[in-house]
Amino acid sequence: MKETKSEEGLTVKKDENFSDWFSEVIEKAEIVDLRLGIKGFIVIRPWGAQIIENMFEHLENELQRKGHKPTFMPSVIPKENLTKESEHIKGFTPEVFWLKGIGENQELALRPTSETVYTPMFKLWVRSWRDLPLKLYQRAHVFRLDTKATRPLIRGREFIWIECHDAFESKEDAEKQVQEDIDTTEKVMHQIYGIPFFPMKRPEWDKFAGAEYTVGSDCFMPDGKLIQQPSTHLMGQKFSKAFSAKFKNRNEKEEYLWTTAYGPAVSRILASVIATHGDDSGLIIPFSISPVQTVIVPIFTAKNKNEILKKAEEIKNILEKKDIKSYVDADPEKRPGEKYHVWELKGVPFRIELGEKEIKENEITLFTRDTKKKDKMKISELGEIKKLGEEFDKRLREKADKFSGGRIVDCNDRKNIKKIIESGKMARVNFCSTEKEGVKCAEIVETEMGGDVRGTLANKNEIPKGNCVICGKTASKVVYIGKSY
RNA sequence: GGGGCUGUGGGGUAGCCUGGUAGCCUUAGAGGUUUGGGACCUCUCGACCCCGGUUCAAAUCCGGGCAGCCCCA
Repeated sequence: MKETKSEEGLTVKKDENFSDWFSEVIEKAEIVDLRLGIKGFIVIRPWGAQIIENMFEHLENELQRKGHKPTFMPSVIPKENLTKESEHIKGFTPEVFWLKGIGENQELALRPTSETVYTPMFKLWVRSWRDLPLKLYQRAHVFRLDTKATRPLIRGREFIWIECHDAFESKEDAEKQVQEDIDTTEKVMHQIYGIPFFPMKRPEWDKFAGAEYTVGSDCFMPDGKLIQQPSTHLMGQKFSKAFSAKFKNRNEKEEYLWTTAYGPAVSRILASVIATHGDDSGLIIPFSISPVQTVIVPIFTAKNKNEILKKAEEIKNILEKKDIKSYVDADPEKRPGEKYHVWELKGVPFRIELGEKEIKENEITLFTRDTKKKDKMKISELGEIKKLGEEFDKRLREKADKFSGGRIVDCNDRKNIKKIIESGKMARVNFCSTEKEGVKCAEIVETEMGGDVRGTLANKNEIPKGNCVICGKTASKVVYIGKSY
């Protein structure tokens, strides 16, 4: 066995140093390039971009199935729009990139989020309850001058997301939308990308600037820290009032629109996909979103080269007909072993090895990325790979579920909270309040224990039995405390 | 927000303390030989983060900037 050279393969084990592993794998697997050198901004390379494209496709299909229509809005927002809703601008002011010196009278901001352009359009597009619900979305790059340390894909000053902006005729309908958004996260992020999450109704002090309430999706990273994935917000009538976006309701009365917003940050979800599924050999990309689902590595000598490459192309055509994305790595300069390592690093779910032995038996050798097992398969059975792909994704999802599910610990004693969250788990505790009265206790959690009050479960009504774990007053909520990114 | 560390060819590094010739591994390019788990040989290209200061002389010392990483809040 030859020594692995430093620039080949990964030098860090995921369990030993997740942070370094992540930095190394995203560059070596050619997801991103970090060398351009603009703080908080990254270059996403083709392999990463293709995965993101596939993630978008699943997400947009689901959104469209649920009645959302695509739009594209300007990347800049006039100052007067952005400042219209007072809480909104108060929350976002420190994070706004202002464009200077453009020689116009209008002051413009790079959009941090687009409520303040959708709502004025709602005002124009919606006249009556018959125009509702109006469910729109866009793919967008958004910009936030984050004051915390930036991390590639995890926390950037620019990120790629979908933002849904929906308008309804009643609060009930809007609240149903919030639940539907949580369902979309479940159907796409969990079921398809394999990332489990906890839908957390955020405490009053941690909601989206301008929202009535916010539900964020908390996901565990391998180091036990939480990362917020899609969040959905009940805006209520706050934005519609700020922009005078009214409609005639069923009782022929003028009423302000009820709006919601949902924001899955696909570039950040990719960080979870990489972190959750990857191993010491590199990435493991779910079959459903991998740009190459099956890579074919032909093994040939000068003598049988043409015959084997021809067969490899045939197999590729069979797979394409079965709707399996495949690629023949016919590079004559590289030996098979090197190709194996590179495609494993990139996380391709299946590899077909095809040489003289296989052709003689009319079969292929199939390597499976997550189990690292090699099996023989008859060429006539290649269509099975589709089904094996579904099983592949199921295995990834179940492994992630197991990791995530076992990390909730009930805790009645404030002395134990720090220990729990430092071991990479979430503490479930009784808490006095998630309204203003709870701020003091939340600050204690932050300063003394280094944790965050993430909120209450949004899909389950948990009733506290006992007193607040911090102040000892009667508890009104069951909240979850963890460390976050 | 506070503190620490770091920046040398595409990647990884030596040299920095004690100022004076930029060394090594790898990749890349050309040619040859090879191809069942990161082959080998020959030749070639390629670098001191930026700005300023000290000095006869700066990768090295000093100041500032930019960027990256880590820890704490």
